[in-house]
Amino acid sequence: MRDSEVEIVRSLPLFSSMAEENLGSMLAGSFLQRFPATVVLFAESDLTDFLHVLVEGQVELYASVNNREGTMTLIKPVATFVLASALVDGAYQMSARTLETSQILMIPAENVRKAMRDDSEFAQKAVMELAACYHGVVRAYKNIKLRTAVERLANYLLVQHRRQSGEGEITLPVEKRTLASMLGMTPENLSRAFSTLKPYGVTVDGADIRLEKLNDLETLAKPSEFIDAR
Amino acid sequence: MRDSEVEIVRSLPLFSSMAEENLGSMLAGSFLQRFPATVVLFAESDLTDFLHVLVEGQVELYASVNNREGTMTLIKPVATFVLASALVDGAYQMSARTLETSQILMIPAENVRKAMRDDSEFAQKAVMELAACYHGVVRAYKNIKLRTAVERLANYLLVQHRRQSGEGEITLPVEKRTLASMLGMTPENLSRAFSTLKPYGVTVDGADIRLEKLNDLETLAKPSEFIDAR
DNA sequence: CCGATCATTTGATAAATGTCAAGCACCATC
DNA sequence: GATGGTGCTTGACATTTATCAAATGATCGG
Repeated sequence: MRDSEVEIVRSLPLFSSMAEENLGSMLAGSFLQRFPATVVLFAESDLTDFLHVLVEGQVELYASVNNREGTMTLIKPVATFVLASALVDGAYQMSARTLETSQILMIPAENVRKAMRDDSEFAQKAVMELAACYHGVVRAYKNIKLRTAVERLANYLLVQHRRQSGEGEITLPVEKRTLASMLGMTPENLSRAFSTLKPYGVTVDGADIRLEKLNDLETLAKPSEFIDAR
Repeated sequence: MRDSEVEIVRSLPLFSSMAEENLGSMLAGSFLQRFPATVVLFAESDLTDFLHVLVEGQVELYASVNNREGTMTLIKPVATFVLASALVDGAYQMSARTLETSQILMIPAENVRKAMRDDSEFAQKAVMELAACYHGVVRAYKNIKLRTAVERLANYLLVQHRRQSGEGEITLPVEKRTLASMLGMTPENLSRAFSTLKPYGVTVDGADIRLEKLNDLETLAKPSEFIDAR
């Protein structure tokens, strides 16, 4: 592993306060790998070999039951994923695939578990990271359980608007079918949800969305601090 | 706090390997409190004052949006709840209320965070517990996102059957309206879901359910190791 | 530029789920 | 045993969401 790669790892809160020597031994046996788009990285039933760090590209965590499939979450660089699975030494519980060409740093799960035992600073950070992940899924669970499809879309648009701060303009960061799956609906239904939002000032041009009546949209969406990400 | 109460705490995996002195100082300022049924313990927006240990009774964690309300999970003794919130020092993120008369041990969240810093054994256990909670919500999320109401009920019945091992007979551990909320549907819809399952050998007599065609029910339910609790 | 492929949209329809209202059953209390 | 409350069920209906099919639009390699 190159120094620049170690720097990337070090920049993540999870690893920031780890003792130099522990970081080094954890990264021994780690490697950076390049994947093309649409590649399945692992299935939910696979045993967790690696903690993953997405360095570049985009990854989708998803789950399947029968023939149905649903997006659990999308990972953007730079971020770790499947930390919980790596720590407990069991199955991944979710499947993963690349959405774009991606670079992923693979850290042997065994090393991560050893680091947790040896480095108490790291254990602390792991606790905080896991707690944040937990609340993240709780939010997603509330979202799908307590809101209609149109409300989920409206709130998604508002969150994106806040993040992109584009003054009434946002660009969807993923294909619409992926967005549909993330929001728990079919692509057809997403398309109709956009139509439903037209009276609330939402106009669609491909991946470019204009929000011209933010107040009206908020009235419909009724965003909640305890569901919608900051 | 009495010795018997300390014993209860000690019996939980989370606290089992904690140093005696750290356990003692964590429990300083803790107290056992008795609540009647239907009492709200905290709201999702409240700051997390306490890690809770349900010693007796039953507690519902729920969330509300607008006027809608949904059960997140049910807690049975002996178990801790809101560990993640206690560790991060923020809002509870979920509301809680007693379903029955309950005894709850309240441990100041500050003490828990201190214990995590001071006792590395405890930090390890907290990591494992949080990872388990995380996967628990992930399961719930998959369940609601990828299954229909009838499938969720069918799988719930099969899980209960496994747990109660009643040879084709189970007793619902909660009121049907609570079950409905937990399974993400209205009471009316739950009632109809039971009717739908009649051809699959499910007969209902109040809280007593008979499952007479387990194979047929499994064929419908298509249980999954990665959704349904053991 | 052409053709092929894929994503998206639209329409028609079906299935799933929620809402409202009424009735029933059970239980507690008087 | 009457009374009232509560939870559950059922029916009628509305809404939401999914499915299937087809049309449209975008993209990419040749």
